[in-house]
Amino acid sequence: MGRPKEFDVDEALCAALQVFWRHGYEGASLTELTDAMGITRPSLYATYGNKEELFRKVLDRYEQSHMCFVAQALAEPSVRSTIEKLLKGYADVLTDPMHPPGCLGVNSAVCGGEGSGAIRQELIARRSLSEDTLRERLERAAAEGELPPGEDPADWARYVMSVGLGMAVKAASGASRAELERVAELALRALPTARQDAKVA
Amino acid sequence: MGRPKEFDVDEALCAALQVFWRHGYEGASLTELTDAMGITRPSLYATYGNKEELFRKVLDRYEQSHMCFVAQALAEPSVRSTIEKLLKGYADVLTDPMHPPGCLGVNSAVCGGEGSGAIRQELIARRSLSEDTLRERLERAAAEGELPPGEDPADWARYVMSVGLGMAVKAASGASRAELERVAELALRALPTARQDAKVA
DNA sequence: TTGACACTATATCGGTCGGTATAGAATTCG
DNA sequence: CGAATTCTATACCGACCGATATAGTGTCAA
Repeated sequence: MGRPKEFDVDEALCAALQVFWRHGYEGASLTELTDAMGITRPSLYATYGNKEELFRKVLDRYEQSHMCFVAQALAEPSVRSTIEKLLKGYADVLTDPMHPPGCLGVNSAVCGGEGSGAIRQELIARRSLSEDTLRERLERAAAEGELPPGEDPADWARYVMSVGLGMAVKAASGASRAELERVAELALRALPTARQDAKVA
Repeated sequence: MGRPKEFDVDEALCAALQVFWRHGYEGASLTELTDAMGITRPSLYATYGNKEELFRKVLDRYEQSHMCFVAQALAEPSVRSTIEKLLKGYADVLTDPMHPPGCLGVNSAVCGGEGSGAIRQELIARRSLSEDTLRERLERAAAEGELPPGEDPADWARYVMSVGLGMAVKAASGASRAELERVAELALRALPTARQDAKVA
């Protein structure tokens, strides 16, 4: 009962995603958000709670829609193809002209230093979770003998994440897709090759 | 003639550096800055111009004092030792307990999205300059035959910068020095080895 | 029709932002 | 001394921040 909403909740969320992506969490003002979403300020608060909760909902949507390639990459048969799909897919998203350059999470992360509050911790936790997922995939590979003994899956997961984060910063600075793909290719060269594998074994 | 300053200009600049490092450019408020510097707001404007100019002076000091290892690394004899000193030295600074974690430039960079203004462009330009310097060092190595033919110095410089930027983000997220050193070690594995070099040649 | 209800619109809240005008205090010159 | 100069201190500027109170508007059930 009562008066129905005059806007599409999901569509407005998508508009908010674009604004947060472009300006980061703190850089996106409520005025910008409501303008882009086509709703008024009280509507935003009634529907999404507040700026923080809106951003969390945006983050969820971002991971589900734009980061869906991650799950596909983790399902790849080999470590190499997994990491390759991961970094190449990331390069694609970071430079997709349909969206602002860079990564929503990274664009919103660094700002505010260390005492800034809950959103910063939330982003750190989400990145940590992503790294854990990759590490578990690599641990499985190690258990199956694909990773040479002595190679630490945690180290490799951290390395891949670092390269990805660096690519995100470079994308936000204007790097092209081709440039980021070259970064991904060079990053892949660090992986132990079959020859090196045999040499160690 | 006139009344002398009651504070040390360089010392106050150093205090401002700490604040900007911890909170980023936009995250550092004038109140925080003046409190840390031990001066009043009009003194800050009379001495350093405004917040932007103060930050530029801080950036200069940061590069000269905390990034001095870069010049040493570029003077290393080999490509490998250059990149190793570069990444290891960066890991050191990023996790030095004497300073806030992460990189002043990166902590101040991503925030504000893409339209944020002059400071953002300044930081992008400085990073681009750093990458150019590294690329020139690698071009020299390539000309001397240290880099195998077919290897693009620009690609390698971009790759090293990306790894460094990623390390900076991870450091700001709480990564330890040991973790970043492991990232640097794995990143170094991407470098062409003597064996691969010989194989190509 | 008539409430009850949920949405929208306007105007505004206290707080903080970067930046300054103004007045008082301290030093060097003539 | 007194005038000129340069610093410091207080108080304040308009603008914007995130968040809301209040009033008006549309839609349902009874």
